[in-house]
Amino acid sequence: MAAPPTIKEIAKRANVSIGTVDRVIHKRGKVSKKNQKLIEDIMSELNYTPNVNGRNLSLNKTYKIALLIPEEIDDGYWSAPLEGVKKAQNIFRSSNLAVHYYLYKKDVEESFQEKSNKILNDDCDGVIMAPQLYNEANLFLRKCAERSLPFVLIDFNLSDMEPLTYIGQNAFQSGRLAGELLSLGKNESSTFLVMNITGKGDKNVIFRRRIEGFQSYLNEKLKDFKVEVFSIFAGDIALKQKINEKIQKVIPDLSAIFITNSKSYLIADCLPQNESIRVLGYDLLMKNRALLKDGKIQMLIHQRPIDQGYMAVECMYQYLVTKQKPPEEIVIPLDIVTPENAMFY
Amino acid sequence: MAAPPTIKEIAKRANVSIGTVDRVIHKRGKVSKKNQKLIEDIMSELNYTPNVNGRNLSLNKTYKIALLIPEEIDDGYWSAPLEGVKKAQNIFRSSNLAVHYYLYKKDVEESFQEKSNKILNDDCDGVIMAPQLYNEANLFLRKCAERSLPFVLIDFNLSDMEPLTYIGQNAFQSGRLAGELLSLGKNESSTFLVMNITGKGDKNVIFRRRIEGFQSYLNEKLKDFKVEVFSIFAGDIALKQKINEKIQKVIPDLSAIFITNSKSYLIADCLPQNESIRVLGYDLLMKNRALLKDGKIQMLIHQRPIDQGYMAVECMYQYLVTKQKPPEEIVIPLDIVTPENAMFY
DNA sequence: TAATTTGCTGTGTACGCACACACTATTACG
DNA sequence: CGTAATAGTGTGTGCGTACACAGCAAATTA
Repeated sequence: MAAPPTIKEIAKRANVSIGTVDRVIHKRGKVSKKNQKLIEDIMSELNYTPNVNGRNLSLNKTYKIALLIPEEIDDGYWSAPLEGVKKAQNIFRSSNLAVHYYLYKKDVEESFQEKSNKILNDDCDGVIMAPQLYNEANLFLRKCAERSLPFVLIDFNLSDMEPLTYIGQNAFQSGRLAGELLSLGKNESSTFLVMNITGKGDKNVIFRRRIEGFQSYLNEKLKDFKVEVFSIFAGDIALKQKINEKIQKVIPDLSAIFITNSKSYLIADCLPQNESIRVLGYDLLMKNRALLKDGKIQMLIHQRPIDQGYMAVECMYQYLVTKQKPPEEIVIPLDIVTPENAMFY
Repeated sequence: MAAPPTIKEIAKRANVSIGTVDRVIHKRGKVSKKNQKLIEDIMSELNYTPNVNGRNLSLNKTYKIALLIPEEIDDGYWSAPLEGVKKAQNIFRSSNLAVHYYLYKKDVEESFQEKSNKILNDDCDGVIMAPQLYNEANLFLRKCAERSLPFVLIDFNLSDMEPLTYIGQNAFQSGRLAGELLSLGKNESSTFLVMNITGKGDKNVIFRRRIEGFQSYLNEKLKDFKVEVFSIFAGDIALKQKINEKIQKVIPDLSAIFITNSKSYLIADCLPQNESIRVLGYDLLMKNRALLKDGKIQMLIHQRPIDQGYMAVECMYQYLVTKQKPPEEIVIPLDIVTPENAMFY
């Protein structure tokens, strides 16, 4: 096990000083062509990689990473990536990484703008964000790109902004999975009810893709069935009433309910307590967990929000500290959660 | 954002030299009680953590981690943790971590002994292993404990050996989950067939626990059912024939088949092609993936072997490099894999 | 020709820590 | 009383890198 080559070693072989080698490594010029070439050759021959400890010690720089996500209010979704980030911080803390939180009020443009401006002023080295408010997010990311401030996106991708990495799921396939799980063991002709309860700042793109996937699966595998899509605004005053009406109307041959996002808990009371009607939703919020436990919902698709937060920091570490390029996209698996495996997620 | 406290800073506050502080940190004694206390107080007040870069630079030590698992031969299970280890290596490479592979011939005691002895001679700093050969593993781990060589166990726990960390699943709950998934949508009276195909070096303990969990779930939730457990040695010459006979015997009211380990692929040909008979097995080997795709199996429980490898290295990093204590146990979630989400695992 | 610029190179220091070593009091003992 | 052991303390060096700075010769300018 040969000791890894050092700057000193290279300098000795090239018969120059470490300063000259350093100039080559950092491409600061002011080196004669002859030496330039010589040193480069030796470096590639020895397969030189800078010692990270030495580098960081000498730079003595703590990279500042901004986390820009909605603040936790009622539903618990955004506390999960935060938890993952904290976990990662704990592991990478000793490695010159500091994460600063910029939590804005969900769906409030002004709050987003305020926090995102703060990031630009605070001279950060990287941004981790979930693009909730589409327009504002775009505007902000454009500014980041201008200053060549690297950013990692979680939850939803804006691929034309060319993020360092996107971490999230495949919405279409997630819908297909829902179709598979809800039709499992059901052969008789029946109706599938899709509940699309949308909040203000929600990215309907995702939900739409999920529904498309859902229908794609059923079309492919089932013969005699009906799909009814029911979209409604989460803030609707008569929410529960309208949903109840809808369910009553289709219940005679209702086979399963597909709730396209994490909002299952909003309609818990409306769900039929008929054993043969299967219900599937998204995300392991505390309230949704309770529904699983009570048997009101049979399955949830889990997006690993904690891991998303963790991996985002990991990517930043890779990029900033070890100077490696993280993968362009990390696809989160579609975890199926039932009462019997919920405790592990 | 105050700069993190350094040894120098502490020394200044305590009015001593950095040497004295150093002695306190490393508990090397030779410090007066008064100063000892004073320095400890200041350290906890400032919440001092040594700078990892400085430490490692000065130690200039590359930690050598031994990976002791079966070599990849026919089935692909053990290539997965290896892959995870490599992934982790890539990320932590720059951090004084080197993993050395000690791959032994599966189920061959002599090979295990040879490799494990090599580890002891090679002066490693940590061991990652999967305890396959029970007696040999015990013997080896005892020697590790003697030399206070830390080890992380994956896949199967020997908790009385007090590993640094155990990474794996809960076998009992995994059986319960199998019960839930196989009985989903089945109310009529029916028979559940449990296929327990054991290899030579296999740890039947795990399979037994899985079966117990399976039965526990059915007893709790179903009324009218029968469970038949069929155990057989994987090397049995008449394997397929015997299994075929068994299946034919129960097929009239056979509802589902539970294969207790990764060996589904061995009996692929025997599986009934009846849509209403659901089959569930373990582990995403290539061959099992094919069964999923062909519809011969509906579900697999995934043990995240890649992650197990990755996390094992991560634990070692935490323990050796950053000197933090990793969690005693990391419970791997019970992932449910179906044809529609298999591509993400 | 002297003065200045330019191109290239080497030196020195800092970063935070670990550890070997040297040093000073204090105490013990013959 | 002198020598030796001992407890407690400070100093110095090295780890590998980054970067400011100084130096020095050749080329250019005044």
